[in-house]
Amino acid sequence: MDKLTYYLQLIQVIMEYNFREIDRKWQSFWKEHHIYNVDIDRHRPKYYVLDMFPYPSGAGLHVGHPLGYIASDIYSRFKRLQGFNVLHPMGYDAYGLPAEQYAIQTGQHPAITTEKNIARYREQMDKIGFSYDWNREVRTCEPNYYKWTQWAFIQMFNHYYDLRIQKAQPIEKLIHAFEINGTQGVEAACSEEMSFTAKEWSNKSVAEQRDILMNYRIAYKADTMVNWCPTLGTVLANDEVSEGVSIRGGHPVEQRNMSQWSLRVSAYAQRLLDGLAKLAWSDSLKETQKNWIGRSEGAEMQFSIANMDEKMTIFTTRPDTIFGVTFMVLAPESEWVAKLTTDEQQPEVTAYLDATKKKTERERIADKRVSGVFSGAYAVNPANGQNIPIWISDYVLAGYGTGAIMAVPAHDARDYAFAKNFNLPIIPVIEGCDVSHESFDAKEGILTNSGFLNGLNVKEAIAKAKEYIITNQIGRVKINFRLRDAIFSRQRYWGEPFPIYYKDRQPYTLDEAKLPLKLPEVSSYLPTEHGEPPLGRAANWQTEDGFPLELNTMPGFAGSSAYYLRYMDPHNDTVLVSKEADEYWRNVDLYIGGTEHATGHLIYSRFWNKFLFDLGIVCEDEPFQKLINQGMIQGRSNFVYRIKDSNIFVSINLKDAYETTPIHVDVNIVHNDILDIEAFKKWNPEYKTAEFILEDGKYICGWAVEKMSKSMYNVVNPDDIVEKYGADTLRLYEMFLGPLEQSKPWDTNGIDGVHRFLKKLWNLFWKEDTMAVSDETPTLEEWKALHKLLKKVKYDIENFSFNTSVSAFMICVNELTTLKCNKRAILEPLLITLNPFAPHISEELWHRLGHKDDESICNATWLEADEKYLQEDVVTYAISFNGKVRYQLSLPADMPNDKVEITVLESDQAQKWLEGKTPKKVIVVPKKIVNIVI
RNA sequence: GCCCGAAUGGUGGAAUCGGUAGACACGCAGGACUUAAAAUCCUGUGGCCAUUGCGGCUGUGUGGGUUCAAGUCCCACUUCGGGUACCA
Repeated sequence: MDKLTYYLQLIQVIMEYNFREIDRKWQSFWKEHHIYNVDIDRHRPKYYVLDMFPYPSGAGLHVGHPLGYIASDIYSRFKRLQGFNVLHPMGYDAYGLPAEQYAIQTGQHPAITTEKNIARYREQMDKIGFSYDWNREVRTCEPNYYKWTQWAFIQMFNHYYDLRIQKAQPIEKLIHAFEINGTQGVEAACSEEMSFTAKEWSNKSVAEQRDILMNYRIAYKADTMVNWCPTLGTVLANDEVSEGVSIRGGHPVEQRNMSQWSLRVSAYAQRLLDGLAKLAWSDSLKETQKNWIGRSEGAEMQFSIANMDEKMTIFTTRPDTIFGVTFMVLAPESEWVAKLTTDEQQPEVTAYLDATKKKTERERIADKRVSGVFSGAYAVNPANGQNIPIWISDYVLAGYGTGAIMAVPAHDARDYAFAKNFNLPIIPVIEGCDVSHESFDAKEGILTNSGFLNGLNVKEAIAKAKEYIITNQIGRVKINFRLRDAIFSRQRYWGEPFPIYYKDRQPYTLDEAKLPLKLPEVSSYLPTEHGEPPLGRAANWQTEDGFPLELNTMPGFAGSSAYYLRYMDPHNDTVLVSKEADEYWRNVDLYIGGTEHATGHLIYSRFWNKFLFDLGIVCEDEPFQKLINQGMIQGRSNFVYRIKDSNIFVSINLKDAYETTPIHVDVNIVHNDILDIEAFKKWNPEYKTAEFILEDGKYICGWAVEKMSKSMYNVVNPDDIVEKYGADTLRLYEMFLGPLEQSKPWDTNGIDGVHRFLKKLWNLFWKEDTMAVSDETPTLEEWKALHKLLKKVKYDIENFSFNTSVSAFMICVNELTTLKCNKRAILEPLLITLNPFAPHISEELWHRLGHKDDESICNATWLEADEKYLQEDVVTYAISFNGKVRYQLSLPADMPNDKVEITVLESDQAQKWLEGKTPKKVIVVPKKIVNIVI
């Protein structure tokens, strides 16, 4: 290489956009200068932007994870430039099943794996240039964090929910009420309705009283039907189960009656529902939560049992159909089954119960066949005094309503199928409906065969029936919720220990001063020989006084329910969050995360927050004001086509001539669907000797959209993208891919366009080999290009339309390139506007413009668009005839409509299209279009 | 079954209040530069017809409707995606 060439190449390096150097330089600058650390500042308005913190899995981040983080980072930086004091923290949801399962397999302590994974996540995130305040990091598995999870649990144990004032109250208030009036006048959320006098209460033993209180505590332990997963060896909450299998791992789940800790989330059902109204969440997410909460208005009705004193209570939303009731159905688990079954029916009932018990939840769902058994007993219809048989069937759920229903086969599809199967009578009570082939389920029509309800429409009949129920004291109006209490125990190791010990078999909470109760070491992460959870292996797992501690641990959602509060005041050792921090930061203004948490975390967090709100710990009733669900990033797989029984691969457009098998190929050795043949040969020894049939000298791969997974070889690592193109290209490209909320496949094709844009931007600042930025006054065209951008980008950021703002930047830079603009007055505002999207290159160029060494563009001021540059003197009208655009016409922007009409009609072109006819009508839309109707 | 969302070139997508469909990119084709490649730059690029010029027709999943004007609003349907489910 001669000297000249060497010199030229050196210059090339200096003036070229060297993203690796720039990324490295500014990432360490931001860190050293604590640019992203925030504190309470009463002189500036706050803004809280939160990402759903990740579970640090062993696989590391793939290119889909940062999508939401980049969006929230852009928004944070934008708000910051606008003068807000922005809280933008990050942490780790560190307790979880995978680390524990890995521990079981390898003996490696989950803490070690977790620590390692966190380090990897952090390294990956750092490379993308996020503006997180890492001083505020939280990890749910750290004692100084889970201390407050345990603390909150103690508060829930020591409170009950008063339904009259719709608020959590100290349990002492309830005890006081019991002492004075018994249950008289008490309206509290509970597992089971109770009734006793003050005298009866005071005659009870301490243990009995504590048992009763357990019925009211917000965190309570009780025998309940739970989702038991034998494979995972633990119980699961409803949101952790879907279609009868566990969400994690897809293992079968069965129903079991077990004594478990639960949180009385159901007490807050109405408030959780009402609270949705004032939240800026998507309609679909609100809808999902509404369905999950599942409010249904109806009535509880008591049915007498023939030859028995007790009355059985059922829940129905259709009390109007009472005259159509022809039988009753009990859930197999109902306590009434044992009470009602006659001796004669006993063998049949027992057989049915056994068969039902054996089936897993999944089998029960899959099995659509109608099954059931007659109990031998009869109930009395309170409306007409008729005796009706009581059946037992698993289509009635023990956990909803009262576990018993009145069956109206004419107007309920399930009752109908049951009645047909067992030949039970079907009595229609709506005029004119045909129930010979199917039930009539619609809530409309006029009542018939229904005594005092005859002639009323369904709506009126429901009201009248409820009235009847109340006046005749055969029941009450009742609102039922689908939302269940959250099962809070897990028979696992890697979770928060409960701050609970047992004395005389009664659970007691630890003294708050003893928190945190640290997770002990265990010899193995498996259950004990006696079937106890892994904590049963911990040595000395007891209080100082020798009382045994709880062996269960808390579920995954425990630690994630209040983490947003802890970020406000992460190092506080005396309270969860100080009054000062809470009253300043209040709640999350913008929350970005996946839609998979709609019925889990987002319900639990809202519940947890409302509870703390009742206690006066937090000042906002709802934790997340605005919420954006970023779409899922799917994988885009590539295929090569191997000719059968050979090691020859044929390019996609030639493959039809052969019999081929598609084989997944690693997307990282494919660029723009063209296979890197050398890399392919090295990729797998099997392909070392592979031969290829090419088209135009290239091997073109097929592709398909699939889930991003290792087995499909379509996982793209953000590190690789950053290494190849730089962090700013990754950030811009992820946004450019499409609308934030839409699911889309990751396709690296196209990333070059974004990278080219950054190079073009870079080149605006250079002439030959030197920085060349002038201080001249910009031309009107240059001003216009800039202010168009300022307006567009602000609008787009506020509407989370980041893909269109990236294209606005491209348009602006293209225009400035055409104009050969190198004016500081244009380029500097451009950099500030671009900063939220591409913080590295904007910081670099901003400094090259001469800003002080210790300053950062992150602290610059956002520029507002000035309309005076956007005014147009001349606008182009589209001239259309009968709705078809024929040509354009430039006219002064301020020309009044009538003048426009005259000018257009007088023009030669218009005469041509009019063909001598007189227009019937002319519509002028100012500054846009003229439509001439002939 | 019920609820929600979506469907636009070869590809990702744009069209903010019913007003010029296809912005911005990718890809592709042609060209410039180069020994060559890469990089870069220029031109073209929904389809069909015509290209000797102007151009013309058609086009946003399907069918209908409202309107001077519909990707956008209404009705019916198809397909795909997501949520949820014996919830009485």
